[in-house]
Amino acid sequence: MGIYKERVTIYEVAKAAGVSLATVSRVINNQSNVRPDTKQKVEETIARLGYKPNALAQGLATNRTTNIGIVIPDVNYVHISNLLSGMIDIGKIYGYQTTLFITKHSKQDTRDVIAKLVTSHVDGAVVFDDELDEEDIANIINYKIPLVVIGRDVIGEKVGCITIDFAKTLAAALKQAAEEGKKIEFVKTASSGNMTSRTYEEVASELKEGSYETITITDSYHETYSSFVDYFKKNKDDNKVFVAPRDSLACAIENAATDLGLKVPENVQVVSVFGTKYSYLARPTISSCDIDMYEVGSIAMRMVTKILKDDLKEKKFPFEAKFTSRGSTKF
Amino acid sequence: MGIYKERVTIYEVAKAAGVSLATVSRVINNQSNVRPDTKQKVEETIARLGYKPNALAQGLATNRTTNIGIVIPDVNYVHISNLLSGMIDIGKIYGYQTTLFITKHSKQDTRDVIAKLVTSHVDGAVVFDDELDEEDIANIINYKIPLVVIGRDVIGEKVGCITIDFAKTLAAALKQAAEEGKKIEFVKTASSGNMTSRTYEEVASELKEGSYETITITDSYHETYSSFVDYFKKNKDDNKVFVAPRDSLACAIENAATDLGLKVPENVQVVSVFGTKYSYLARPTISSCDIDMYEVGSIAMRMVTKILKDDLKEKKFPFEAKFTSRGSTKF
DNA sequence: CTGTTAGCGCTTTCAG
DNA sequence: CTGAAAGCGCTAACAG
Repeated sequence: MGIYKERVTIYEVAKAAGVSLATVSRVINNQSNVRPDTKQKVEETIARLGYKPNALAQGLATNRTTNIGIVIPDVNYVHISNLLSGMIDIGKIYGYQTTLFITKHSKQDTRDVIAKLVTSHVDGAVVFDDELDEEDIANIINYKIPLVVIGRDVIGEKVGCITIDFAKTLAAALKQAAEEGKKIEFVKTASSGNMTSRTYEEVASELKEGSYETITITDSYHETYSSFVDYFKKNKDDNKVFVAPRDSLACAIENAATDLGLKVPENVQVVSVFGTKYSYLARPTISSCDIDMYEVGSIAMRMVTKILKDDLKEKKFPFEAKFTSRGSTKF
Repeated sequence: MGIYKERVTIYEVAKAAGVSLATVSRVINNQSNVRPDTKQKVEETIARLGYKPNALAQGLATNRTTNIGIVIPDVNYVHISNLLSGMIDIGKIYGYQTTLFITKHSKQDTRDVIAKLVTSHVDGAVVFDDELDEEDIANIINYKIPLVVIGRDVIGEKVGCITIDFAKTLAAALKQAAEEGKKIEFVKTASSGNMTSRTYEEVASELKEGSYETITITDSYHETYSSFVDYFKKNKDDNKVFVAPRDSLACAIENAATDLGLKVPENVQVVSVFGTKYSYLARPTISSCDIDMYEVGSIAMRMVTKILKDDLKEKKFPFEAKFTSRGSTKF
C-alpha cells in the first residue's frame, strides 16, 4: 500500500486477541496445533480488525513469494494473451500470482527486465520471448530461478522447456504448393524473432532453390495492408503463396488482395504460421498452423509448479503445430 | 526466488568490499554522499558477486514496492490487452512493475483477488472490471490503496477515475436507423457486464418503445456464429440492426449472415459497441464505437503515479467513444 | 563521508 | 498448546 502506514499488523492482532504473535501466525497459516477456542478468538479479531498479512514480510521470512514471473515481449498479441490466460488460470489453482515482465522486443530492456525478475524474488518463471538469448537464459538459471522456457530447447537442474515445432507441418503443407510450381514468399517482420526465422529456414531447406523468396515488412496490420495494396496493384496475377508469421498479418495480405478485386485463393494464396482467432474470423478463412497457446500456457505453469515441488519428470514437452487448411489456400 | 538460499546479500557485499551495510545501501540507492572511490569499490564487488537487492526486503523496509496491481476480468480480450499494454508501457517509464489480478468474471474469485491485492502491498492499483461492485471498490479504498477506476464514476482522497461513455455516441448513430424504421436488436452476453447493460439501457431510453429488443447469447465467437446461422436460416430478411458488445461477436453475426448469402449491410446491419482490431480486419469492416484503450491505459497509469506523488489535479477523466461508420452499416 | 543500530512484519525454532 | 526470541535482507536515522 506504499506511502501509508495505518495497516493492522500481526502484532496488533496478537495484542487485541490477548495471545502472542506466534499464535496468530499459526492461525493464519492454518497450523493444526492451536486450541479451537483460541483459534476462533484469533479469527474473530482478525476479521474485526480487518487484518491482512503482509506478503512482503511473509516472503522475506519464508523465502517464498507464491509469485511466478512471466517474461514475454508484449501482451498485445492474441497468441500471447491466450498463453497468459492459460498460465494465469493454472497458476491460480496452485495459489500462484503472476507478475509480468515485458521486454518489448528490445535487447536493452531485456537486461533490465531480467534484473527485475531476479530482484523480485519470484518463486519461478516462464519465458516466452525470442529476444532472450542463451546468455540471458543462463543468467536466470544462475540465480537459481526455477524456469520453464517456451519455444527453445533448454533443460537443466530446475529448468524445463516446451518446444514448438511449426516447421515440419508447414513444410509438408507448402511442399505440395511448391511442386505445383507456385512461388513461396516468406514474409518476415523485424520483430517476428528467431522462432519465425528458424522456422522459415527449416522449411526453405526442404524446398527447391528458387522456389521461394523472403521479404521483410513492418509488424503492423495497417502498414502491411497498405504495402500489399501497392504490391498487388503492380502484380495483379503472380499467383504466389504468401507465408505470414501471424494471422493478423496474413489477414492484411488477404484483405489487400481481395479489396483490389483479386480472388483468394484463386489468384493469391495466404498461409499463416501462427494461427489464432483471426484465422477463422477472416473471410476467406485463413489456413494456418494451429497451436493451442492456452494449453501451452497451462502446461508451462504446471511444469513450474512441478519443478517447485521437485517433481518434474519430463523436462521437455514437445508441441507440434497442426496445419489447418482453410479458405485462403488451395492445399 | 523461493526454495534456494544461496543468493548474495548486502551483508556479504559489505564484507567483501570492506565497508558497512549502510554504504552498500547508499550505493545501490544512488545516494550522493559516497566518496567516488568507495562507490566504485562497492560497485565492483557488486558486479563481481552478482549481487541483486531483494525487493521484498526493500519493500518491507521502505513500505513501497514499485508495484502496481491491475485488476481485470480476463486478459483474453483485445481491448483489455490494449489497455494492459498502455499501462505497462507507462508504468515502465515511471519504474513500476505490474502485477495482474484476474477476477475471471466470478464474484467468488473477486473477493479473493481483492484480498490478494491488499496482501501484496502494491503501491497502487487500477481496476477495469465490471464485476467489482461499490462495496469491493470501497474495500480497496479502505486499505488506503491509491486507485484508479476505469469505467465507473468514483473519486476520493486517493482515488481517480476514467469514465467511458459509449451511450451518447451509440444513441446518436442508432437513432437514424431507428427513425428509418429498422428494428434494433441489442445483443448481450452473460459476462458482458454492467457497462454494456448500462449502455444499452441508456441508448434504449432514447429510442421509441417497440423499436428495439434485447437478446442474450453466450460470450463466444463460435457459439454466437452458429446460433446466428440458425437465426438467419429462419429469418432471411428481417432487416434488423444488430448491436453487439464487442467486435469479435459483431463479426460472428456478420459472418453468419454473409456465409448464408445475406448481404451486409443491405440485408443485415451490424454495429459493435467496443471497436478493436477486428473492426477493420473483418470484411465488410464493422462500424463501431472506437476508443483507444491503449491511451486509456496510459492515462490510468499516469494518474496512479500522480496520486502517488500527491499531484493528481483532475480526479476524473471522461473518455468519449467516437462512432466510426464502416462497411457493416448504412449509417 | 561512513558505521552503528533499530526496526519493517512475519515465521520458526526452542522452551515451557 | 502457547510464548519468547532470533532472524529474513534491507533502509534510515543518528553519531561520529
